[in-house]
Amino acid sequence: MDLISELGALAFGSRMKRMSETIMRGGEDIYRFYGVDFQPKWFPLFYYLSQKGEAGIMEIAEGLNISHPAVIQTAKELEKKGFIISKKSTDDARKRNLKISKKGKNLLPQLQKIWEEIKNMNANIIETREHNILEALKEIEDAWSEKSYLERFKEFHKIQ
Amino acid sequence: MDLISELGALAFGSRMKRMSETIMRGGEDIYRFYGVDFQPKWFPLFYYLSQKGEAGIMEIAEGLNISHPAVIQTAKELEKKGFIISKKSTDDARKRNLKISKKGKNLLPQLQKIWEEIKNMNANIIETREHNILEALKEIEDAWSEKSYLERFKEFHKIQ
DNA sequence: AAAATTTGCGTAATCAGTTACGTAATTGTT
DNA sequence: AACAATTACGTAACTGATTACGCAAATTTT
Repeated sequence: MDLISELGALAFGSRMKRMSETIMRGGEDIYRFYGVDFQPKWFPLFYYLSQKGEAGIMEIAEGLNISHPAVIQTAKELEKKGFIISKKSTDDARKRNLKISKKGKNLLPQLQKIWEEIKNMNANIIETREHNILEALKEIEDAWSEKSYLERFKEFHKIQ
Repeated sequence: MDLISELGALAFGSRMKRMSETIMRGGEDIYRFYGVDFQPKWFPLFYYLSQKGEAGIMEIAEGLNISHPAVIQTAKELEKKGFIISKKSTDDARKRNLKISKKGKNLLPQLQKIWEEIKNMNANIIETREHNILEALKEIEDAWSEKSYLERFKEFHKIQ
C-alpha cells in the first residue's frame, strides 16, 4: 500500500491508470506465450474491423472513442504487418477505408481464441471478487457523462 | 455505449485508462476555477513532500510507484515554478533531496482545501453508487499483485 | 585496502497517445 | 453557380510517461 493508494478517492485516477497499464503489459505476455505476432494496442482497431468489416478513419475513431491520428498511427502499423489493407473510398474521395486483409483473416481465429480466453479469465477474476469492478466502472462512467467534473464540483461546492 | 465498453472484461484496461484521463482533465478545470497555478500531475510529488518533508529522488519514486526519471521531470517543473527546492545531501554525495519551498508552503493551505473538496466530491460520487469502485479496485489490485497476469492465465488455461 | 557490486541520479531515446493545424473534397446556402 | 461551412484525413509538434544506459559515490566482499 503506497501513499497514492492511501489517498483513496483523491488519487483513484492514478490507480486506474496503473491498473490499466498492468493489464496491457499482461496482454503482451499472453500473445508471446502463444507465439502470436500481435500487440495489445492493436486490439481495439483490429477488433473493430473484425466486427464492422470496412470502415473509414473517422468512423473508427468515433466508434473507439480515440483521436483520428491514433487510428492512422495504429493502422500504419497493422498495414505494415499486412494484417489490414486500406483503399480510397469510391463514393467520397476524402475517405480512406480500412479492412482486414487475407493475412489478417488467417490470423483472426487464433486471435479470437486468445481474446476469448483472456475475456474468460478476466471475467473469472472479476466475478470472484466481492465487488464487481465492471459494474462499478459503468456506474462511474455514467455519473461522469451526465455532467462535467467541474460542473459537478461547483454544485457540490455550493451545497457543502 | 461504444464498442470497447461492450467488450466488458476484455477491454476494461482501456476503459480504466480513459476514466483516469477524464478525472485528470477534470482536475485542471478545478485548479483553474480557483485561480490556483497548479497542475494535477504535480499532485503526487507535491503531496508526498507535504507529508514526508524532505526526500531523495529514489525514495519518492518508490513511494509513489513511478519511475525515477518521472520524479526528476516533475521536480524540474515544480522547481522552476519555485514550489520546491532541492539540495545535495550532506551525508551521501549521490543523493539530491527535495523539499517544499517557502512559496510552496504558502500555497499549501489553498491546495489542501481544494484537495479536500475534490476528495469529498469523489467520495460522494463513489459512495452514492450501488457498486463501490474503490473497493472493487482494491480487490483487483490485490488479485493481480498475488500473481502475474501470465501466470494466472496459464493456470486458468490449464483448468479450463 | 583493493576489487566488485550496488545505489542514486541524470540524460537520451522511445512510446502511445494527444492537440493544433493544413488541405482537399463534400455539402449547405443564397 | 458561387461562396461558405463542414467533414475526412494527414502531418507535425507536444505530452507524460517509460526503458536503457552511463557515471560517480557508497557499500560489501575478499
